[in-house]
Amino acid sequence: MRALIIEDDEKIGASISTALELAGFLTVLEKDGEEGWFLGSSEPFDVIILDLGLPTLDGLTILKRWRKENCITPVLILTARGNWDERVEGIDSGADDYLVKPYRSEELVARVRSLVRRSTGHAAPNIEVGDIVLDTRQMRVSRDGQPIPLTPQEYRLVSYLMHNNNRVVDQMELTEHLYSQDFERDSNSIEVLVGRTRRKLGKNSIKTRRGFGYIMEDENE
Amino acid sequence: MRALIIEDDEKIGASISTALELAGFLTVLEKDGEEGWFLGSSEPFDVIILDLGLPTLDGLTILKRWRKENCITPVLILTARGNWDERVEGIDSGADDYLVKPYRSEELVARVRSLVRRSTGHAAPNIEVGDIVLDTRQMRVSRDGQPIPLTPQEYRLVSYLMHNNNRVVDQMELTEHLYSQDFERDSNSIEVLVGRTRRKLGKNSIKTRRGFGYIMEDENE
DNA sequence: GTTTTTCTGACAATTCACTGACAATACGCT
DNA sequence: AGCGTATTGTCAGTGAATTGTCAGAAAAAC
Repeated sequence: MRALIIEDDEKIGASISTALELAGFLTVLEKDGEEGWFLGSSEPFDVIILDLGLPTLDGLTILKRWRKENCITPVLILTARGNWDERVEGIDSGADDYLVKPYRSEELVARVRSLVRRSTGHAAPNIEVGDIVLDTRQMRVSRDGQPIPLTPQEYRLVSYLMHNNNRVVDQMELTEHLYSQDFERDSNSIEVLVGRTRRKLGKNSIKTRRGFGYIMEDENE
Repeated sequence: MRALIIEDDEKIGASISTALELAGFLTVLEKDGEEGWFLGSSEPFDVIILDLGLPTLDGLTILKRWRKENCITPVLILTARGNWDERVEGIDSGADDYLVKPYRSEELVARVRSLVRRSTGHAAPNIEVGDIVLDTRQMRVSRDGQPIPLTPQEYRLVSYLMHNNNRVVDQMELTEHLYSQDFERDSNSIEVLVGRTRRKLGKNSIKTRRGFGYIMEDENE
């Protein structure tokens, strides 16, 4: 999962970034509003953390622009304490959730996880596909109750596929959401990653739709 | 479905091309305006993506020429941000939709799909013919709710026939829209493809009009 | 019944995905 | 900081699914 963080305060930005990376996200941190808007408009993110009160371009303006462009990526806005107006206006402008500074970073991570889940149609923090369970809070994957140790990259793969369960995901999309910068196209790293993950989860966990992509789906399909 | 992309920027062009190919399109990428105009006039495309601001020949000029020639292929124009004039003029010149840079490639693909659907008279993203349903977003075909796995080429065939439902499509037309470069005429690959697809969809899904071509049609006709 | 058109099964070529071995890199530990 | 281990990317070779070709069979038209 890729998260875009737009925050001008150096320290706060870095702390959000590390907190989310520990939670398994890939992050892009941007201080400038204009540049941030551009990133959100041109690259696919799974969630965006947006500070209101940016220098060059105001957060609410960015948000409104995105929404006008049919961008439906979930957005969490950060507001200063007491600014009720901002908060209300943020929701009106299309924010999906808001968080008041100061906050504990666990709180932020929890909110972000929840946003990502809800945006992919999952209410509960545990996502089940077939006999595989993804525990988004503990970042663990288990099969029939047996925990399966995965490497960080493998976890990201499974997490992305399970959030988007019953949907074929092509290699391009996986590359975009599993690697920070865009990536040499001529390598087969995704195939290798899928192969390794499959060996741990079981042959039929991740299915190949030749010519289309990969899918994790419930049995009855 | 065949898409013509006229875009001088090497990288942008390539990214549009791969995005559309992953979405099941065959693409032709052309950097030169003059050459692009010629291609659009001489070969049958299902949709054209046209960048305004080309070096040799301006996009709007190309578009106007096509329309004067009674070419009705749907055209999506790409404009730089803020150029309202261009956009308005584009619509006036016969563009069917426009997209402002920067954009996410999912958005582009969605617009292109929508254009192709509308140009063949389909409002919804799911097209139903008889008991067969084509899900254009997920690129899946199902019958009575049961998904039917198809190979990429088979999918292209069904997609084309279902977009053009209740209309007889001859082999020449199918060849032109299902293969990138012009193809040896003496092979019977279309017949074989139809046969294989029929085996998966059911005997009566694709009907043969001997001497004319193939058709997928609703039962009551 | 003959001719034309389309269908079908078998084979071949190609493309695409998987695998195992190796190399590079990142990471944790003392 | 330096070493050892785990993780990840690369590459070449293997295997399998897809697609095209061809020849003969079936079906339709006359």
